[in-house]
Amino acid sequence: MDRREQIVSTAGSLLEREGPEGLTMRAIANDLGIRAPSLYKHIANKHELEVALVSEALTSQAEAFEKAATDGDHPISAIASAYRRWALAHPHLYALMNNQSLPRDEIADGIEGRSIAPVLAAFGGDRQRARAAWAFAHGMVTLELADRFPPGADIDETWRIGITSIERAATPTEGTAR
Amino acid sequence: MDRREQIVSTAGSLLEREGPEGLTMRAIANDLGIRAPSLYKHIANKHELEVALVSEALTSQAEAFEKAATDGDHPISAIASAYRRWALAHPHLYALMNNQSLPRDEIADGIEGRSIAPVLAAFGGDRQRARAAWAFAHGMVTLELADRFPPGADIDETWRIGITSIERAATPTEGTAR
DNA sequence: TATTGTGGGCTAACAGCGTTAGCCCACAAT
DNA sequence: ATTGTGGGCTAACGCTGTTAGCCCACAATA
Repeated sequence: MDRREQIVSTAGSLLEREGPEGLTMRAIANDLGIRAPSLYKHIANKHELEVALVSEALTSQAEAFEKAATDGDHPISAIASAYRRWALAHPHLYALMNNQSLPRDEIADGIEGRSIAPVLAAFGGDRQRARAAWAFAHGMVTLELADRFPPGADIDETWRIGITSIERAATPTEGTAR
Repeated sequence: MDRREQIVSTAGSLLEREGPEGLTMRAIANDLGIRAPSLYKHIANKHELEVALVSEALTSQAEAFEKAATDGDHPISAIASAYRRWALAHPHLYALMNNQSLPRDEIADGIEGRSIAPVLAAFGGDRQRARAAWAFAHGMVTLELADRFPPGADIDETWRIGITSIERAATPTEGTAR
């Protein structure tokens, strides 16, 4: 593991441990036993560091989805609960990768697609329903992380309702209007 | 309009005009023709200012939903499109109110409930489906604002699929299992 | 073996951030 | 006439990301 990887890894731990305000160049350097300016011998700036963290996160998410897609008899709900579990396990990383626009031209090709592929496959390639399910899952997770649901809300049940209804939705080509 | 209201209003304009990085105490003061420390004669700190902006935003959103709920023959889709329109019209304000946890004990009582009420009413008081629809809408909007959908994605169609399927979902008490 | 790169540390410093301390002036009330 | 106070001001603090410039250890080359 070269110095750059060490920096990204330290930054990741720091982010999850202290939250976004704790992720400062001086804190990262301190955890590595060096001074902040030395970091710039290995990375261009903080933005590049965040992009690296987002790339790692997307890959980790993709791996979780791929595993979930194969290990159950109901891939859609398995992926949905993997989505929720991943986000709750890495809340600050989740926020970092979703609260601002994805820097597509700065992350490696294929990373974004890989994280989406299992969802798309679970919906039999139906992009529209896959996207709707993705939006629902993303909304559920951010509302839960932001503590926007009232105390006592049955979040599991809301997940079930949302996912099953999108799963059963008519696809454009075989609509009820036919 | 007293000075405090002027400050909040100036901050709101500045946020929408320049984005979150542009919302600095010095910039707000500058727009008002005074110096940053003078702001503290009227507000305690920046956090309080952000809370005031979030309160205003929730109220404005509630008004938009209330209007939408009454003016169409299909309240659910009317509210859904009002939700999307509001968010796209105030993207930075939308992020400010949703990207971190809502400071419930700092905003006036009833504000949060008012913004939720029209959605709940449109679903006939079914909290679970209302919540699922809310999560879907929130997810759709944040993904759109964060530019996470691939270019050319038919976002209107995804909205239609998501909203109609949640609308038609079985409620727990009248489920298909009966 | 002597020299020269160079990778990777360091300190000092800058501009911008939110915020505090302390001063001062205009104006209203006693 | 005096006193309080609302609402400005400057100076400054500690924090942030970042740059400039220095220096040392070590590898490669003449």
